[in-house]
Order: sequence, then structure tokens, then C-alpha cells
Amino acid sequence: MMNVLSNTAARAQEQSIPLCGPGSVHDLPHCPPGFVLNSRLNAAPLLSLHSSPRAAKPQKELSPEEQQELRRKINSRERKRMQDLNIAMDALREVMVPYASSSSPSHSHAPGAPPGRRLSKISTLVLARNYILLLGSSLQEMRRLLGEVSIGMGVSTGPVPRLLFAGGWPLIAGPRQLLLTHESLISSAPSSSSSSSAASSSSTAAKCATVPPGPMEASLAPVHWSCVGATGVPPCPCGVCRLSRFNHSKSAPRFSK
DNA sequence: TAGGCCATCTGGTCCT
DNA sequence: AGGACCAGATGGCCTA
Repeated sequence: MMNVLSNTAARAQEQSIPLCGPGSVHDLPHCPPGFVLNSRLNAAPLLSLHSSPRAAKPQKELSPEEQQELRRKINSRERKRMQDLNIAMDALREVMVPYASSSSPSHSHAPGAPPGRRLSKISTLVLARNYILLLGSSLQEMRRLLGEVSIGMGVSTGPVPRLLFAGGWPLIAGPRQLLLTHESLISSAPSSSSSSSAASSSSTAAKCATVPPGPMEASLAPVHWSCVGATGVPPCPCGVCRLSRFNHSKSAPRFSK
């Protein structure tokens, strides 16, 4: 694990050197001579900030230096954003890697992730989602067993935690839904799907018939732990379902920052 | 060498 | 208006 993580950090550091070259916009004051310049930088000059199709609005006149400075700021923000995203992804990996390594290769999505290798982003996300679904179904099963036990003992709500017994276990569907009940989740299911990133990929397979209609239903359905094909379930033709069962619900509004 | 994965740049759109 | 978010393009690195 440490190897994986340190390797990740090293590689990230190595690759975080922005592309730069003569006349290009870069944040680092030092730029390796002969560094390969992204051809797009040549094709799309920075001054296009000025003449974008969006320029219907009156744009403030900017000197080339100001435009360059603005572009630097924007690039820097974007880089920071992506680095933060990667930090979060690493944190998620750290949680998922032990789980991933404990399951057989055919059980994790990760077609390209042999054991011992860092989980790719897509593998990490798919694995995390499956893990959450498993927890959901385990919880469901636990409730059922507790119900049977308490009925057999002639106890309605004794030592059994009320929340658990009543099915009121807090289910988290999003930052704004930290304490929702089962029922409220179901009623709000269409608007409480995952992030917009997942939503964007979901748009490609809205007609997928092999996936459940909503997040709650998905969590209640039995979880398949393998890539499609190993379970005997015919694979969905869409690109996402090839990776795992995936909920193609309509995209949710963005979470506020 | 092809393909997968990734970081970065960039322009567009949406939100505050 | 400025920032956040997104997706396309591009090129580098790594592995089979």
C-alpha cells in the first residue's frame, strides 16, 4: 500500500509540471528548455479570451499581459481543482485498496487493475459504489434478521436499536441529505442521484434496461460483485454497465460548494 | 507498438 | 464579474 501511495505521489509530482514553451502560458517561472509544447497551445492562442464567440457581451479590454495573467490564474485554479480531486481520489483509494486486494480479480471491476497496482480512477469509483451497495444490502438483511429475532422472542423494540429496527437508519444520499429516512429517500430518489460527473456518464445509457431505476432500489437489489459476464447476467451494451452495475438515473443538480 | 491511464491546457457554461 | 465545473484535445508514461 505504501508503495502504491508513494508511487502515486511521486508520479503526480512528476507529472504536475505544466506544459510550457516559448510564448505559452505557464505558472512556473522556470521552464525546461526544449519542453514539448502542446500543439493546441499553438492552435488556440491565449488571446482568444478576447475574441471568443461569447464576446457578444462587451468584454473588458485587456492588454496581452493582463490576458496572460488571467490565463495563468485560470490554469492555476484548474490545476489546483484537479489536484484536490486527486487527493480525494487517493483518500478513497486508501479505503478501497484493502478491499480491492481482498477480492479476487474477477470480483473487482478493474479490468486493467491487477493486484498490487494502483486502482485507476474509474476502478476506484466503481469499487466504492459497489461497496456502498453491499453495505446497503447488508443493512437490509440485518434489519430482516433483527425483525425475525424480535418476533420470535415476542419483543417489539427491546435491546434492538430503535433506529435500526424501525428502518430509520440514517442513509446518506448526498451532502444535503445526511439524515434522511428510507422513505424520504425513496420519495426523493429521482433528484438524489450521484455527482454530476457520474451523471454525465450516465447520460450515455439512459435506456439501459439492466439497471434498477433509482438509487434506493439499487441499494436494495442484490449486489453483483463481479464484472458483468462472470455472474451469468447478460451484459448491458452500454459502456458504463460493462464495468459494473450502474445506475443511470437522471443527473442531479450540482451540490453546492 | 498499441492501448490504457493520466495531467494539463483550454473554452464554454453555470452558479454565487 | 469571478469562480467552479465540465468536456475535448493533446502528449507523456507505462504495461502487455
